Amino acid sequence: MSELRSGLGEAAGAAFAALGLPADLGRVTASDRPDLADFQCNGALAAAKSGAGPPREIAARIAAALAASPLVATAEIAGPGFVNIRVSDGALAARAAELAADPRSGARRVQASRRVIVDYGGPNVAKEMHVGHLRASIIGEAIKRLFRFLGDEVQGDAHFGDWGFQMGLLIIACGDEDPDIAALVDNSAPGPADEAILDRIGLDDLDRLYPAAAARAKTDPAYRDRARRATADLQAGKAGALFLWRHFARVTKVALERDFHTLGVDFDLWRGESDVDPLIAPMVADLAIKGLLVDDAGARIVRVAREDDKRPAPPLLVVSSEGSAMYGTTDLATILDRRTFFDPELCLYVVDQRQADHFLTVFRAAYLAGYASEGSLEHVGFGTMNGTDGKPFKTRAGGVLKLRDLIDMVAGKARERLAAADLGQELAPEDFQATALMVGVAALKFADLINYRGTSYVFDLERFSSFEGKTGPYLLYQAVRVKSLLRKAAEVGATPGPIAIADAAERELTLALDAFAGVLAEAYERRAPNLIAEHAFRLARSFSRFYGACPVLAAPDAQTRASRLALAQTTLAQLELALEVLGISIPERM
RNA sequence: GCACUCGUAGCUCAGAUGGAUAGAGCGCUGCCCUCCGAAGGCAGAGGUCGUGAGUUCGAAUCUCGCCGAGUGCGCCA
Repeated sequence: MSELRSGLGEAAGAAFAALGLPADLGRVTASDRPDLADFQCNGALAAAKSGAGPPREIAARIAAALAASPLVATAEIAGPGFVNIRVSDGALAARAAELAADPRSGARRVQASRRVIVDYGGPNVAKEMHVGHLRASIIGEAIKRLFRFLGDEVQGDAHFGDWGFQMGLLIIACGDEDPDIAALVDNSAPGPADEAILDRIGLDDLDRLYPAAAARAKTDPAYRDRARRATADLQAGKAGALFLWRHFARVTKVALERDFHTLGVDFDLWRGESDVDPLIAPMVADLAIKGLLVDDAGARIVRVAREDDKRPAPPLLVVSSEGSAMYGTTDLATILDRRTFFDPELCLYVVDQRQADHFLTVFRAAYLAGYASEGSLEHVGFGTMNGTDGKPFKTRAGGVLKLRDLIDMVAGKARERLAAADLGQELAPEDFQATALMVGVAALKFADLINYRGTSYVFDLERFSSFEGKTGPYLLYQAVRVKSLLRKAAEVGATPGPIAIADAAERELTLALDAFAGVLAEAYERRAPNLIAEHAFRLARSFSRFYGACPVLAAPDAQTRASRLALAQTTLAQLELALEVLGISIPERM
């Protein structure tokens, strides 16, 4: 037995096939009218459109065939030719029992596992994370977990931005501020004794120096040239520069990893742009041999426009007129790099939607050069996060809001809420802190994940730190409530037993549980974690209604109690799986 | 200028491949804790789905025009 929806769809499909019509007309969906039915099939209308006959007549044949299915209690025709299906309590009970026994709660696996890279997060050396990094890391993490859960072999790569012009800027900015560092850069053989000098530079220094240096480089050509030379020296392997650069990368990575980890985001790989640097020269030579490299206005480019482009795609700039590698160059080299150590069959770039053109050109160049098979590279774009004024989010002071500060703020609110609920004393101090953090992070992540990734949305601090309604804490609350219920049940020796479906709330809950597999499959196809977030909310709400309508421990009889206990346990298991995929952790109490 | 995205309740958002009475949360009104956790539940008000046409038995969804918002368009990443 599989999902009720697909089971019904197969039955309806067979009925269409028996009429000599395409089986895919039998697609069954959740009913738009829960007051009338659990599921519906609209295939008769589509069949009528292609000339198969009067829709109600076809619908009648389908309904008759469905009524014979053991899954179906009633199948009726309504309106112009809808088939309304109500599943039998027995079928629901059997499905619930199946889900209860399945550690994956009904989730299917992909038919053939693929090697997949998810490129997300986009951290850079010397830049602390701000709210703009929320989406990249949270959505990417959810997609990585989803693909892994459904059976692919997945590597999440932070794709560390550690090798560009900004490195040269930092080297000279640090040197200008501290003569010892300037000397260190020119030291041809720096050793352990010089480590102490490095310790003077922390992430806060880099975070402070970088924006100033970047701004100055725009207006001060001499400064810019020094930074360019420093960049070239670094990439040419100058010992002192490399020594300093490794320190930059190290301190940044430590801080970033800590912030990512707080958000439940952990990368398998921290491959950096620097790692692919050695691949660039041979790659450029290879592109030239393949005849793809063209000189244009002093630069060397690969033309990727196609005849059917509505607007001709811009070329990929491989070598600048100054001879340096560009953003697209390292991205192309990264594709080669990944092929050597992982040979991915699919690579998902979870990156801001605004870079769509960039990825289009890189992907086309990669296909032209034979570095990846057509269609194996995919940009999973997401919209920007705006302030309540519709412009990219800024704090009231006009600056960017650091992710760290946002997390602290939300965790602080959670602490207040926990204390107000008198959970302060019940929990040990470290558990109290950990729980507050979980609640706060759940609020943040869910508020982001519930939006479809492709559209921009408004970042409203109030909404992100709200704990009521359709929020992360609501989901945690329902899960914690079940846990509490199960603890109490264990205390009184109540055990789960065979599931029977009688109450409307039990039906609704079971139908929600049933939908999980289909939701995961669709979320996977569309790379859309919001569908899972939406499902988790629906499930939690169905449980909350069930909880209110159907006493468990005080059930009228032992069988009902055992059945409801089993339903509660199954709900918890699925909620845990769904939140696990979303990267949201659940506390024991809150 | 060209291309792409978007416009749905007072606010924030779901509604892909056309179907019945367009959903949810917040906010608002009114109920529900002597009963398993009220971060909860129930009920209600609130919408010409930007706008005008077209295709269709049927359009928030498809096509075109217009209005409005955003984004991108080789030597930053």
